[in-house]
Amino acid sequence: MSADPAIRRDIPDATVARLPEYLRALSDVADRGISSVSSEELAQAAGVRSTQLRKDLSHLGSYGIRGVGYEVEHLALEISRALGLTQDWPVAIVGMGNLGRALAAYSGFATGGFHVAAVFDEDAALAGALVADLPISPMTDLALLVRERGITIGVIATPAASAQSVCNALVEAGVRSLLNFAPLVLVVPDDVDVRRVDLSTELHVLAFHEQRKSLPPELGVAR
Amino acid sequence: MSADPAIRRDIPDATVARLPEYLRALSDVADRGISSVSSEELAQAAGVRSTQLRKDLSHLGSYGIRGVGYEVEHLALEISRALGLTQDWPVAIVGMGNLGRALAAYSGFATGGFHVAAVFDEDAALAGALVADLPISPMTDLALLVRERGITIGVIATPAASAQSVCNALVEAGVRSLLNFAPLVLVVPDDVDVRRVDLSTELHVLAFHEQRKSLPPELGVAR
DNA sequence: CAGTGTGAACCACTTCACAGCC
DNA sequence: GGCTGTGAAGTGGTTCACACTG
Repeated sequence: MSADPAIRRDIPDATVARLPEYLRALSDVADRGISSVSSEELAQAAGVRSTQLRKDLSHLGSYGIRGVGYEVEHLALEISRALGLTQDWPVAIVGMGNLGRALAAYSGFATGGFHVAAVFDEDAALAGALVADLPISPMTDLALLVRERGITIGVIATPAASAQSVCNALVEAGVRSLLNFAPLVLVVPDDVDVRRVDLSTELHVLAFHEQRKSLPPELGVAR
Repeated sequence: MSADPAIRRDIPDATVARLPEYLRALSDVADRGISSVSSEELAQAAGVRSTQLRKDLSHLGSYGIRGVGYEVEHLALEISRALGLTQDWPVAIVGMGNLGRALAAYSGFATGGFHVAAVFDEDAALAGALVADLPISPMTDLALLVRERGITIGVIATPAASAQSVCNALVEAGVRSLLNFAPLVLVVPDDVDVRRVDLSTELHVLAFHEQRKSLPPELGVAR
């Protein structure tokens, strides 16, 4: 029997991408003092359809009560467990420009599952300066601090020009999950996961849709 | 005949999401003084497979030369045109905390297609302070400035608590494309596009994969 | 020939419809 | 009775295989 809820197998990527949103929606609901929600209500708060939500949750297990809904606390715990948020992940941020500082100060790190364990900058002159109560470390200390503090997730907030070498240093030090804010595609070994966040990509996509809206209403394209 | 290249019909969302990356890869290639690339080379630079790239480009038109490849300048122009980057979009940023300031200073705005036309903050005490050479405006001026400066794209960089009301103000003023950095799902009319960027979602997804890696090699899940 | 452009096959994800259960 | 959980159908996107052409 694989009744052990800790044994999770092949959750679709699309589902994983939505679980954080469900978690956030649940925390909203909990803040309003509600202890049980239907898939319909929760889906609304998360911006998806209720069938989508139920199908997604079915990949984790059967945590709802038929005819009633989901127990808020319990579901939140199960999603946290599935995402691996029952432990606290130490994160390193490299690049202390405007963005890096904003990220270091970001409260999202504090709430649930993550903390900034070290911050770095290639400019050795910045070493020692405090950012969000942490001293900026020089890149030469990277391998040491990654090991000492058990860092497994790295955030790259450097200019594009140095992003690949920073990435190499992180991977070399043993980091296998990266969040890349630099506008380029990083080359990494197969066992390293990279997620990219690119403001300019997002703006481009918006521009595309905006352009569509301002075009004369061409036949066929009904929107 | 719809030979007019300006007439673009139903480009898949997934393709639109990749076009910005192709544009960036092309600009890299151009910087290296290369004037013609094959789909294979360009795909590598963009982190996709060459068949994917060719299929994507086929939605825009037939801009390659069989047996040769793509003319860099020309392809870049056609992608820019498809994305609507041949005009300059004025953007408003609301919320001048750490993130908002970082975004205002972000050079990605300057390069190609966008410029920061106004910045706002709900804290009236900040009004007049300069951020990236622009004075912070109070929210009461929003409707006026949006109209005067032709702003069609809004960036929300406020805390979650005020994001929905800021969103309402932007929509009310006529903005129909939004980039939301606040951790919540905004409620908007059907004709408004919202894209969300959420750091904590990205971290959660990384944590999920990281957890997978550190689990004992369960049968079946080969990664 | 070398490399593009594309119908066809395949695959992943979403939505539907409803059986199952509290 | 009402809402969850899920096989089945539908949809959109990716990959393949190859015809086509400069």
